[in-house]
Amino acid sequence: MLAVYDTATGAVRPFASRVPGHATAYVCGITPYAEAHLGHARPAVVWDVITRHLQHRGYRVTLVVNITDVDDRLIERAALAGVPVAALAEENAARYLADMRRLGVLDPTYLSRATENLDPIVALIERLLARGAAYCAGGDVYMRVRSVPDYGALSHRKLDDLRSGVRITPNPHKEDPLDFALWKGERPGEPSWPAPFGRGRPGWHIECSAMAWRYLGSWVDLHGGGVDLVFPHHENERVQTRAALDSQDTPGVGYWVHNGMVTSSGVKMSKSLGNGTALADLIQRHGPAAVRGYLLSVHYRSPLEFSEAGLVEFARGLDRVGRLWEAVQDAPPAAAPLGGELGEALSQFPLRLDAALDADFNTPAALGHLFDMVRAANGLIAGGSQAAAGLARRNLLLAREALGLVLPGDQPRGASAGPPAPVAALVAERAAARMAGDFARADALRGAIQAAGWVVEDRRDGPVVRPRSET
RNA sequence: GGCGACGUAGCCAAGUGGUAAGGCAGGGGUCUGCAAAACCCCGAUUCCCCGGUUCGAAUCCGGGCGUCGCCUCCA
Repeated sequence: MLAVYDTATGAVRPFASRVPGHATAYVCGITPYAEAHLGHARPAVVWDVITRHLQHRGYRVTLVVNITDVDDRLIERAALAGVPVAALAEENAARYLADMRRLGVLDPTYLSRATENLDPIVALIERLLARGAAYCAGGDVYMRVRSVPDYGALSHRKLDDLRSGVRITPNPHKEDPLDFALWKGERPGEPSWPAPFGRGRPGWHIECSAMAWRYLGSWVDLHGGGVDLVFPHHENERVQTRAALDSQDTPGVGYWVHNGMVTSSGVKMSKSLGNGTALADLIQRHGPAAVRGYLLSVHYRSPLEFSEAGLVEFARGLDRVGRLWEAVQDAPPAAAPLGGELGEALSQFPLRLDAALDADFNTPAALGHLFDMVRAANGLIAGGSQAAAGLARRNLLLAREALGLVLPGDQPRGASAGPPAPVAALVAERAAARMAGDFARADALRGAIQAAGWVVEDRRDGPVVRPRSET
C-alpha cells in the first residue's frame, strides 16, 4: 500500500488519487537564468522515481513541470549579457533539459512555460479581482492575503508571526506588507503583455496556479518542489488557487511533496550564493549513472550533503550492479523461486523493491535490497546456478524500470564499444605471453594497458577489458 | 525571535515500540602465476546527552546540546 508524506499535514498518509487510476502531479521546475547545479537535478530525479512507481502501481500519471521563463533575475541577467530574456531563458532551459535526459528522467506529460500561459494567468487574476481577493495599486495587482482565512496552513505559520519578522522592503502600494504581486506593471525595457488591468508581466506565484489549473483543473493529487518553496511560493500559490477556484472545503492539493536540499559544506547550494556544483560538469566527469544513483542514495526528504568523494564511493557500489548485469544479461528467464537466504534475496526482490518504494518512496532502502540481491546472485551464480542468473536478470530489469537505474549498454559511457585497436593488440599480446609463461612480460603489458586507461581481468574464459573507472 | 526538519559504526545511509538493513573504506581468508573481479569471515551490547512512560525504546514523552532549512530570490 503506497503511502506518501504530505507537508500540509506533516504525516505519511495512504495514497489515493481523486480519480481512481489517474494521478495528477504538478512540480515546480527551474528559473533558467543561469547554469543548473546538482540541486536542480534532485527534484527531477526524485519525481521521475515517483512517476515510475505510480505507473507501476497502476496509475496513469499526468505530470506537469513548469519553467519560469520571465522573472526579475532573468531580466537582470539578460540585460547584463545584452541578450533578449527569451533567448537567455531558452538557452539555459535547453541545457537543463538535455542534462535531465542524460540522467534518464522521463519527459513530463506537459512542460509548461510561463510566457506560453498568459491567458490563464490573466484569467485567474481577473477572477481574484472579481472576488475581492486581489486589488490594483500603482499599476500592479496584489493578492489580498487577509482575504484568505487560513493563510499559512501549508507552511504552518501564523500571519502574526510573519508580520513580526517582515524583512520585505515596505511597499507603499500594498495594503498589507505580506500581500504579494500577482501582476507587475509594465516597466521600460522589460517584457510585458496586455491585460485588462494594464500591461505588465506575471508575478512569480501566479503562473503555477494558472498552469496547474489549465492542465489539471482545480485539483492536483501531488504538488511538489524543493522544501525551500514551501514558503512563500507554495503557500501563496495555494491561497491564490483556493481564492479563485475552490470552495473553502476543498484544499485543491492531495499531497504536498517536498524534497530536501542539496548542501555543500553544510549550506544549501544556490545559484545566488554561487556554491553549486555544475550539473553538466558532474555528469561529464562521473557519468549519469553515478549522479543519478547518488541522488537516490538518500531519502528524498533528507538533506543531501554533497561531496565528490561520496559520489565516487557510491558509484563504486553501483559498478558491482553493472558487473552483475554484464554477467546475466543473456541469461534465460527463470521462474521458479529459490529457497534459502540467498535464494530469497533473489526471489523476494520484486516485493521488497515495491515495499520500499511504497513507503514514501524510500530509495535508499530499495538500493539496500538491490545490493543484497546482487551479493546473493553473485554467490549463487559462482556456484553454477542458472536459475539465479535468470532471476538476477529479471530483478535488474525491474530495478532499471523502477529507479531508472542505468545499466551498462543502456547508453554510451565513454568508449563503451570496447578498447581501441592498439589496446586490444596489447591485450592479445599479453594473453600470448601468459600462455607462454612469460609473466614478467605479461605484467609489463598490463601496466601498459592501464596506462592507456584500461583494466584487464583474467577470467576463466579469457581476459576481459574494461575502461578504468575514475579515481 | 517565530515555524519546520534532523542528530545511527571511520565515512554515507535504512530502520520510528520487540531487541541495529545496505554501501564505501579497513583487516583476515578462498580463488589467481601475480592481480582484478567475485564470495566468505571480522566491526555499533548500541543509535547526541539527561530524565520519564513501558514487560520492552534508536523508535513515544519532557528537558538540554548541536546542525540544517524557511521567515528575502531560491529545486
